[in-house]
Amino acid sequence: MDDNSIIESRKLSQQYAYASLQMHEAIARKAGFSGTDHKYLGFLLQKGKLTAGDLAELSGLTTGAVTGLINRFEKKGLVKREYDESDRRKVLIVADYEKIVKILEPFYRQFREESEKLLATFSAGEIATIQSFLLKGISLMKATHNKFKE
Amino acid sequence: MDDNSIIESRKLSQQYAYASLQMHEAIARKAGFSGTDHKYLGFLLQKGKLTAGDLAELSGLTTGAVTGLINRFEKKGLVKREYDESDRRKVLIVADYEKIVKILEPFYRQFREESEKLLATFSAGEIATIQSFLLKGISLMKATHNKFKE
DNA sequence: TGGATATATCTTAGTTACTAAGATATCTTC
DNA sequence: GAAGATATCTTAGTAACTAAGATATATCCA
Repeated sequence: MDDNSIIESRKLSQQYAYASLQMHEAIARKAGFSGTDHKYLGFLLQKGKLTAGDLAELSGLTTGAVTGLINRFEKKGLVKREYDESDRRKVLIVADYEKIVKILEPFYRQFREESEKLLATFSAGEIATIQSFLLKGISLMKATHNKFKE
Repeated sequence: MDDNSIIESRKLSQQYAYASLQMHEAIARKAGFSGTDHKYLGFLLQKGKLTAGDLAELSGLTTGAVTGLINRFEKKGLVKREYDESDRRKVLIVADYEKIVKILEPFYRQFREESEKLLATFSAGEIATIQSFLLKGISLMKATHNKFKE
């Protein structure tokens, strides 16, 4: 294939990431999450359990900011603080999965359904291609992220 | 193809968007942009010229916040304010494309090159599939965004 | 025309969430 | 068990946001 279609694809993937960002932000606002909280709630859902320090590391926030973040989530009843048995300095942030999903689910349901409908229009082979593209892209972006963080 | 691979693909596309977000944030920090400015600089680069009101609309910020945003960019010499001839209430934000690219380019160069290398490993047909997937995804996310904004 | 209303941006006051630095509590090491 | 390391929290100060109102310009219509 020619260079143009490659460059165009790269730009498309940029637009894809961008559209996703915008959509998630709009949903966050609608769901009543101010600022960036929605983003970090994603970490918590993904990981389930996480120490405050890990969240600071993952998010790039200072530990002080993370304390505030946890306080806000705790006040809303979305997470609980638990203290690590084997190292009582550590604070485990435990996400209330059910509760968080219950809040976000209504906003994402239709999107998720239509995403799956969209994917179902592709053949098995095409799906494999798409998955391969996504996987390789993810690993490239993670590598770039690691290169620049800190 | 089976349902599982569809669901897995949807999750992958979620991770893809997420990895992109994280990478861009790390680069923004590295390039000296605090907070969310980098994100809005993207709008400006994409559009070239934009009124303050349009930027408020696009970003979801209040007009007051946009005034502050423009002031910060202007202070760094990244944009200029121009007043619309035909409607002198309007403030056109004109991006200094060269200057902005000069700041961001070094951070994105390698990523861009490797993205293109990655894409070049796919056949023309596969690229077409990927493009189709990205395009349809973008339009679905935009539709979802429009549904929820405001 | 000109007065009323609408629109685009800016300003002000108050709030929220951030950072940096230091305090506190706990763990590890020697 | 004292010294230092580590994990989180607290405090003080700052940056960037919102909401509401001010200002300047445009539009509409009697």
